[in-house]
Amino acid sequence: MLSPRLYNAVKKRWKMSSTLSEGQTLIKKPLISPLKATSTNDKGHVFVEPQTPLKNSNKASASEASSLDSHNNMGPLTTPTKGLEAPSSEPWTPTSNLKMLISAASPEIRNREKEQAVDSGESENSQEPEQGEEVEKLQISRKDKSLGLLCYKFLARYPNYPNPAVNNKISLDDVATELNVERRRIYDIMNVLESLNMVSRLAKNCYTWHGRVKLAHTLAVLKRAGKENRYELLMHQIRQRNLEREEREFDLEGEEKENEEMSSFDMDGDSGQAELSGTDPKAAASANSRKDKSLRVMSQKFVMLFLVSSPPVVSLEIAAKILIGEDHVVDQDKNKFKTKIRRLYDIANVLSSLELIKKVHVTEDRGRKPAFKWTGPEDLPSPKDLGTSTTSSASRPLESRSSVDNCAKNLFSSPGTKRGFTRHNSLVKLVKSIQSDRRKINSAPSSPVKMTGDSANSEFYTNKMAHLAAICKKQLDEQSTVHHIQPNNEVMDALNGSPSHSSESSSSSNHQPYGPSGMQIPVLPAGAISYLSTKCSPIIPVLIPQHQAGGSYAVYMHPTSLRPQPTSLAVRSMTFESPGSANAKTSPAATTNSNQTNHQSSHGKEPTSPSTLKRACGEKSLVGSPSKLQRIEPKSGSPKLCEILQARLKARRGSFVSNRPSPRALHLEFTKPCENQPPSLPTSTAPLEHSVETFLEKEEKVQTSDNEAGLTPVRPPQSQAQKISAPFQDMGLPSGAMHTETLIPAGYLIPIPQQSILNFRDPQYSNGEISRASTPTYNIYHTPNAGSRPHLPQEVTPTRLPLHRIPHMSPFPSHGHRIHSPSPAILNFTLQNLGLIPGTSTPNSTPEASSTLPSPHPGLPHQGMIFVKPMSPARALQPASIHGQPVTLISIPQALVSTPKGGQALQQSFFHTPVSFPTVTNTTVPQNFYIPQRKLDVSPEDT
DNA sequence: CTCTCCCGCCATCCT
DNA sequence: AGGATGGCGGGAGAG
Repeated sequence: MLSPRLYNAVKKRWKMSSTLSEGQTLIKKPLISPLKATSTNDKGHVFVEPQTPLKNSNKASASEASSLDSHNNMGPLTTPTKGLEAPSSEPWTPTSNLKMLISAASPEIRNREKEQAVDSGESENSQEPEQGEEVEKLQISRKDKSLGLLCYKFLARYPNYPNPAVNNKISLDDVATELNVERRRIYDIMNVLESLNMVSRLAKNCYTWHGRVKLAHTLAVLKRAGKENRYELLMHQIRQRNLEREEREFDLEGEEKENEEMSSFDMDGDSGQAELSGTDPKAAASANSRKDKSLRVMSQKFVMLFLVSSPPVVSLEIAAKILIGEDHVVDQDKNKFKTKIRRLYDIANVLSSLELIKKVHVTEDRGRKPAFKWTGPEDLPSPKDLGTSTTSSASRPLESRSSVDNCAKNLFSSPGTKRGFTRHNSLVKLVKSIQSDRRKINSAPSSPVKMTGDSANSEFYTNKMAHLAAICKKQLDEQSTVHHIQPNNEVMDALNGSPSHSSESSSSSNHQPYGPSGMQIPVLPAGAISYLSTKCSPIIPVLIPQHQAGGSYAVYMHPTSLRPQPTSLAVRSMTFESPGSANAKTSPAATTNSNQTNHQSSHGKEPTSPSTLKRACGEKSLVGSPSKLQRIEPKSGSPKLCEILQARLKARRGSFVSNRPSPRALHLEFTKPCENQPPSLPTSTAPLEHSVETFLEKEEKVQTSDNEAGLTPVRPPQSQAQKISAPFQDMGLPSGAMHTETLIPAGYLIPIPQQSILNFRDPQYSNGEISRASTPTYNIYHTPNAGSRPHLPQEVTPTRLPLHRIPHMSPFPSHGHRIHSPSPAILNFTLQNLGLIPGTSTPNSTPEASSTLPSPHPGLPHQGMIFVKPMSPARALQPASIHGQPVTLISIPQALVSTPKGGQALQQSFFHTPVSFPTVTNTTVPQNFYIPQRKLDVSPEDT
C-alpha cells in the first residue's frame, strides 16, 4: 500500500527520524548568527562543541537522541530571536526558528513548512517519530536533508576563526550523531572542507577544525594553481565551443571541441590529479585511482575555476567538462558527465553553505543553465605569496610532524605537484623525500634569497596576518559585540556602496573614510619588488596604480585578447539570473555598466588615469625595458592587473621579507626557484621595477589614489612578455579601456590585459604556452590590488543587493556593522593589509559570518542567498591612504610592515613550525601550494 | 519533463 | 579481518 515514496519516507524516518530535530538545530544556529549581535555566538562560538555526543552513534537511534540534542543545542545557541518573519504560525519553537530561517532563505521552503508547520510544531517537540512520521515526512522533505543544510548545521557548530590555542577536534561520530545524519554525508562535507583547508584530518574519525583562518590563503593558492593550469583558457575554450556549437548547431563539433579542450588541459599539466600521476607516476597511479576522482580534488578544481574565471560564474556544465577533461579527456559518456554533475552539486551545496558561491543561472544563447557564482572573497592578494611560496610550502608546512602526511594530503594538488591527496603512501614518501631535499637546500646557502624571502614572508604574512586578523577580530568582538567582519563590511560598504565592488575599487572609492587606515599591502614593499624582480621576474608587469582608480579601470585590450572576441560574445550571452530572484537578471549590459559606473562613481576620478596611466606605463616601460611587459593600466582593473598587483605585492613583501630573513623564506625560496622563475633576468628588471615603483608612488601621491602597482614578479619568458607588452602599448590605455567596455556588452568586462598578464605570469609557472590564451575572460578586475572582482556581484544583483542582502546578511558584518565600529574595522583592515589582506576577505568571514550565514540561508543556498561580499575592503582602503606614502617606498613600507610583522611573527609561531620543508614543492611542480596549516594541530591530542 | 541531489551499495583503503 | 572512507549512480523529490 505504501507508495514507494511513503516507503522511502518511512525508511528515512527511521534513519533520520531526527530530521526535524536536525532542522531545528540548524535553525538555531542560523538564528544565532543573526544574533551575533547577541554575542553569544560569535566567537563563541558556537561551538557547541560537540555537543552532545550523546548517544550512540546509531543513526536510527539518533533520531530520538537527536531530538534531544536539538533541544540542547537550542538552548545554548539559539536565541529565540529570530526574527524575521516568521511566517506563520509557528510559534517559535525551535522548529519555527528553523522554518523562519529557511523561509527566509527560500520561499519555497517556507510554504512547505507552513503547511507542515502546524503538524510539525506539535509533533516535533514532543513527539516521536512515529506520529510524526507523516508530519516528518512532510517536513523533512529532501531539502531538509540537503547537504547544504547539513553543512550549515555543521558550520554552526564551529567558529569561523577558532582559537588556535584551543584544539578544535571534530569527531565524525559525534558530528554524525549530533546532526543525525549518516556518516557518509559527513564525509562529503569533510572532504570539501578539507579541500579548502578548513579542516584537516588528524586521524581516523578525527578532524581538526581550522575554520576560515586559512581560507584566504588556501583560496590564493588555488587561484594560483588555477592560473597555472590555465583553467581560464579552458573555460573560454569550452564556452566558445559551446557557442560555436550552438551557432552551428552541430553536435559533432562538440566532441571535437571537447577533445581540444582536453588537449589544452593536458598541456597545463593539470593541476590536480593529473599532476599526481605526472610527477610520480607510481604514486600517482596508486593515488590516482581513487583520489583523483576524489571529492577533494573536484572541489579544489571547482573552486579554482571560480577564482580564475573573470566573471566568477561557472556553469556546472563547463565545470564538469573541465573536471572530466582533466581526469581524462574524455568524453566519456553521458554517464560520467552525469556523475560529475552530481558530485558538483554536492560540492556546490557545501560551498554554498560556506557562502563561497551562490547559485545562479546563466542564460546562454540557448538556454539557461545552472551555474554558480563566486561570492567568496575575491581578492586573494596573498596568492602571490602563497603562490610562490605557498604552493610549495603551503601545504606542507603545516604540520610539523605531520607535515608529511599533510603534504600528501594536500589538497591542493597543486598544480604542479601532484599530490596525492590524501593519504597516499606513495605520496607521503615523496613528500618525505622532498622534504629532505628541501632541508638540504635550506641548509645550503643558496640562493635566491630574495625569492625565498619574499615568498616566505609573504606566506608568513598572510598566514600570520590571517591569524592575527582572526585574533584581533575575536578580541574586537569580545570587546564589542560588533564583529570584526562588520567593520570590514562597513568599510566595504562605505567604500562601495555596493558590495560588488571590487575591493580595490571600493577601497579607492572609500578611501576617505577608511583610506588612511588601509594600506595596500602590495604597495608597501616597494623595495621588495625590486628584489623580486631581480630574482624572479624578468618581466615586471607594472600596473599603474590608480588610486582613483577606484573609479574606473580601463581595460586594455590586447590584440590577442581581441581575438577572443568570440569569448566576449559568449560572455555576452551569459546572463546571470539569481535563482532566488532578483538578481537575476541584471542584464549583462547593465551589469557592466553598473560596474563601470560604480567604479567611476566611486571615485570618479580617474580622469587622469588614462593619460597618466599611459604615461606611467610609458615611463615604466621605458624604465624597464623588460617591463614593457605590460603595464596595464590601472584603470582597467583587469584581472591581469590584479595579478600584477599581486605580484608586486608579493615582490614587495618579499623584499620585505628579504630584509628580514626568516627560515621559511629560505625554504620558500628554494622551492620557488624551482618552479617559478628562474632568476633569469631579474636584475635588470629590478631596477626597472624600482623606477616603476617610484613612478607609481609618485603617481599615487599625486592621485592619491590607491592603486598599487603590481609588479609581477613573475615573468614569463621575456619574449612573450615583450610581445604582450607591445600590444598593450599600442593599445593605448585609455582607448583600450573604452574598447573593453564596448566589448563587454554582456556585462562583463573583458580584460584583455589579463591575458597578457596571464601570459606573463603563466609563463613563469607554466611554460608560457599559454600565451595564446585566448580567453579574454571577462574579468574585470579592477582593483589593482587584489583583484577583487566584486563586480560580478554587482552585475548580478545590482538591484537586490543592497536591500535584501543586507538584511539577510545581517549576521554578517556588513552593513550595520560598519556603522558601529569603525575603529575595529580599521584595525582589522590594517591587519589584513599587512598580511592577510590578500588573504581574502577573510575578514568577512569572521566567525560570525559563518555562524550568521547559516541562519539566513539555511538550507538553501541557492536562492536567495545573499552574500556578503567578501571583498576585502580593507585592502582597498588601505591602499589608498597608505599607498601614497609608504607603500611605494620601501622604507615606508617597512614601517607599515613592522606592525604587521609582529603579528606575523606571532602567527608564524603558531602555524608554521616546520615550515621549512615545504620543499616539496619543488618537486617540480611549481605549483605547489602551500597550505599553511597549523602545527598546533599536530599535537598529540588528536591522534 | 528536467533539474537536483539523496541514499546507500560496495569498492578501497587503512588499521 | 574489520572498520573507515568515499566513488558512484539509481532513482526520487522539486519545480
